[in-house]
Amino acid sequence: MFSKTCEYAIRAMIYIAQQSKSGGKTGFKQIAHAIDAPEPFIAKILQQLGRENLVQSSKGPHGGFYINEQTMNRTLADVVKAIDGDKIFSGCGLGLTFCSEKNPCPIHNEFKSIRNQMQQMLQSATVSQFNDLLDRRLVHLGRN
Amino acid sequence: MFSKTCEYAIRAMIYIAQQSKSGGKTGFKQIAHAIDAPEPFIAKILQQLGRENLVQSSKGPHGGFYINEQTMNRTLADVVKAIDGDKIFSGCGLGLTFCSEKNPCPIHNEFKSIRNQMQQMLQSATVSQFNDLLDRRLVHLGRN
DNA sequence: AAAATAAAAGACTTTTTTATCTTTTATATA
DNA sequence: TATATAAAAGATAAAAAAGTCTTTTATTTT
Repeated sequence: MFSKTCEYAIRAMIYIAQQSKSGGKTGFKQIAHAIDAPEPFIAKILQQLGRENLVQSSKGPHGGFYINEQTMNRTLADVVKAIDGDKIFSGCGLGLTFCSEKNPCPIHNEFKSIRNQMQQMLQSATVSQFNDLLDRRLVHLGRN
Repeated sequence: MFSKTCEYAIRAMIYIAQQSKSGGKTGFKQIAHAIDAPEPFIAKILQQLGRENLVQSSKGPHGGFYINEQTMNRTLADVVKAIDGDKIFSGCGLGLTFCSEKNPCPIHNEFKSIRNQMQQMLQSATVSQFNDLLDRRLVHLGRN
């Protein structure tokens, strides 16, 4: 569905959001550990997310990654678009470049509603909406 | 969504089904051309599909690939399972191996209905149901 | 200002996926 | 039975994705 990179990115965003709620910052090692992902790979992904302004960061002692007020309201769709692009929202299920409303592939119509629902779901899910569930350990991001 | 291999496989199946309707057989070169895919790669994929009994084939002169009566009713879900496995139907959207009903990832519930719909869609689409639309050139598999 | 801390950037390696090429096996037909 | 045809199998190559390592830059604290 999503690339591995994108899966890590979503998990990292959700974790950072939770940690940032009360103004905290988190290092990439801690993030990697929390979501059970390879440290240097997460470091790279956080750089990408930073360039897209999906995470904030500060260098030096007591530095780290965090998510500010506005960014809390960014959606999973934003994260997916930043990492995997929008092919999952608009691309053809059979990988045909020409496929469109006017020149459809066989499964074009069958796929349309699923793609739309996926988009709606991702667009309505903010990165911070899981904070509570995480706090209460009702959902999980790592191995636990 | 699907691997490239799987996309080619679905397109190939749909094409072969149409060609087989009236008892015809098709060589892998013709198939590759029709669905606009690399010849030797399609040859490999057809071998896989053959092993899973999703296509029939005969060697020698006037040989080729075809799809028999029963196989006409096989679904796109069968093809996807044969090539990509069932992670798209049952896997976690965030790639978490532990994720389940009891130990859910944050987006577990959000994803469930989409996955189910995808499965239903693929399970109810037979490889032969597009024959007519293809004949009437209302849908397309290649560049056209 | 110096030392320590932490992210950013860039180069590099490994693994997986995608694609290709060559040889073998099976079948039909002349 | 010999020849031609076409798929099966196996080995190899190229490209993309995933993952790692090293150096640089920025910031804080002493």
